[in-house]
Amino acid sequence: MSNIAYFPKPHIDQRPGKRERTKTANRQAILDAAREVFGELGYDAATVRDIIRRTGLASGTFYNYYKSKEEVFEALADDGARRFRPLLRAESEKATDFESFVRGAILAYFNFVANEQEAWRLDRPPGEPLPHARSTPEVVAVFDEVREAFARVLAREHAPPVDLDYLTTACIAVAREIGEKMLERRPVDTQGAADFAVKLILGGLPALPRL
Amino acid sequence: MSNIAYFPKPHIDQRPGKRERTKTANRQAILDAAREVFGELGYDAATVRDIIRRTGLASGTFYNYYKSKEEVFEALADDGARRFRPLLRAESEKATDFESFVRGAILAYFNFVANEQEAWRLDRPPGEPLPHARSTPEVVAVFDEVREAFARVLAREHAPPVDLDYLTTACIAVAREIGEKMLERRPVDTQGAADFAVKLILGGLPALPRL
DNA sequence: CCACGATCATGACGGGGCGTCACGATCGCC
DNA sequence: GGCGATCGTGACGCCCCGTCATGATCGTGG
Repeated sequence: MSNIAYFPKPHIDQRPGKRERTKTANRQAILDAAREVFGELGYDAATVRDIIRRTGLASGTFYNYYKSKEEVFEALADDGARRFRPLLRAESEKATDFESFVRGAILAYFNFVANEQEAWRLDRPPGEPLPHARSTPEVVAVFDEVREAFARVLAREHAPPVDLDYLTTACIAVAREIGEKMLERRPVDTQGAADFAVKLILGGLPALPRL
Repeated sequence: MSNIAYFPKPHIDQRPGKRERTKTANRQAILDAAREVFGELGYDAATVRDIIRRTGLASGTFYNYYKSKEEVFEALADDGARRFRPLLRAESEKATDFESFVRGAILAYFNFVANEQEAWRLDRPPGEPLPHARSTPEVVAVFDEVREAFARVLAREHAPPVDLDYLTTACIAVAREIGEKMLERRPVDTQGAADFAVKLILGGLPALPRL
């Protein structure tokens, strides 16, 4: 009755069938190709066929996975947000107060975008920046998670109630834009940028680091 | 020798020739049509021919004035920035200190965008937001003007030197994003939004208005 | 081991927007 | 009033888009 010595089926046992595997492989290949193409040509100049050509697949195949260039871009943004979310959650769990959460979250975000840039935006033409994705599901989820974390940590330290929506919006705006400016400076100083953003949020102009 | 009673030329004397007049009229007509079309169809769905059709001009005429849909959009953004700049300058001139300038400038900006929205975004589909223009000449000029004003007013009150580029970036980011969120609320409360943004910039979280 | 059905890659095709260009009308000017 | 320059015009070729009929491949039940 022992089945240790026997391989009942000649093929190695991989959970997903081949069908399913090539499916996810193709989806990922298209995503990777899109990253490259957007990076090299810029979003506007990029073409569905530029993307699919790089995968070796046929043009029609693209539409089996995504409806349009816009959708594949949103999938890309979703992917980034999905990978960042665990980092954000970790910060919100280890944070003891509002300050430590904001500092941890912003630093984590700055390191994240710096790594992303380094990882696949190596060769970027000076041209137009990629569009911002605000409404994609995962990005909205990040927004919500920040607001929830704010609510939790502010309640814990009995802070007076403020307009959470505005606060979240403002903090994300500051992080996003300072983060972008940070990437244009050499060397990229995530610590310094985070310090500036955190101090602005926590104490406004008087608290800002001096030069 | 008196030429009071005589009209030496039968046509009324207007400074620019007819050539020049239809030129600026066409340029303006295209701009107005683009505003409408972007508002109704959204930026992505809009077509050069959608825009030019609304003016009654021929398709080729569009390209005598703008190179592409992108360029006409940038001209639109430039137009907005150009009309806002005097308001900003007025605030920077009447401001006595950093606080009064920030408050005046942000309130002016919020009132400006609220009016713009009311003026020509009456019928907007729930769809995607218009893209943001960061690099158009006039928009850059606004950025520079804010930074200059910051530098002036901070020097006047002997404030310690800070990272002006980051500060300007952060303030504009806050104003832009809070402004956008403000427009989604009914009724649109420019005073409340400005109060929030100003207090965040001047004093951070502890200074925020309480609910 | 085999056939049948389902799934999916393929690339050719029609549709449509883009940008150009040669033509003609209009304007400024002498 | 005539000439040259300027600019409106719309047809044209080009390219990209999204679809679809076809065939290949995989899973499955006999």
